[in-house]
Amino acid sequence: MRKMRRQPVHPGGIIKEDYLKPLSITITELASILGVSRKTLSKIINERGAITPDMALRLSRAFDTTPDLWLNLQKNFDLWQAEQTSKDWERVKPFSSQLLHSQT
Amino acid sequence: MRKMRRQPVHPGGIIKEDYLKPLSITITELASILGVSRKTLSKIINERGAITPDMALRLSRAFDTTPDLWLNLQKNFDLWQAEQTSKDWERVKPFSSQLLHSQT
DNA sequence: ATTAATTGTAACCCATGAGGTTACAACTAT
DNA sequence: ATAGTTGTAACCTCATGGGTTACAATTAAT
Repeated sequence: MRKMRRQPVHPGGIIKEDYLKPLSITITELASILGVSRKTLSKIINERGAITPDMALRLSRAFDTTPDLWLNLQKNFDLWQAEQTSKDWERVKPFSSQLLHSQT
Repeated sequence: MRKMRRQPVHPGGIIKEDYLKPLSITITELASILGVSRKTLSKIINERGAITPDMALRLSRAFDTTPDLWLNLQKNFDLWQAEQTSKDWERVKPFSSQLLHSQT
């Protein structure tokens, strides 16, 4: 399984760098286009909110992309966070090895 | 972009059909293996709870899969739900077409 | 220079959902 | 019949998404 070395990009950063800046559009304008509040979009742009499925659908329509693109970015970001936040999951042992143990 | 015809499977159903039943293990046992409460796992198995990143990590360890597998299943399920729940997102127009309109 | 309008962010509120603990009915084991 | 186990949900806590409203800062208009 691949090992993530660096924190994946937050999709909000992608929206900012690849869309807002090059196209010179404001958060307010994009929020209007997307049909969401300025606050909602601001949070995402500032990487303080997540891309929800509904938002992914909206972004895919506005930018002629796919919702999966956005959700995958978010997924990778969330997964990385989860990996760092707690190591409790690392204590889970493979089920198959537990079978062996229960028979010894 | 692909069109989803049928509701994607809920990962909880996969866990039930592909792991619990064939291996004859109880929710209680698997919950113990995963290091989560019976209630938490029960909700997922009964498709009333989502696979979170942390849970995906745990499942990947227990079943020697990848966390992405589980998160992708959940993503597809969530996306389908979002598509059906509200059609508001469909009102979003492509940004490029709005440029044309703003210039006419 | 002053006023008006716009922008971006956050407080406030509400709704929802994840998670655990506890409880309990139903089921299984003794 | 009793004891133990199982699966589900009530209760509670916490976090987050979303909008409305507010406001400081910035920009635009006068």
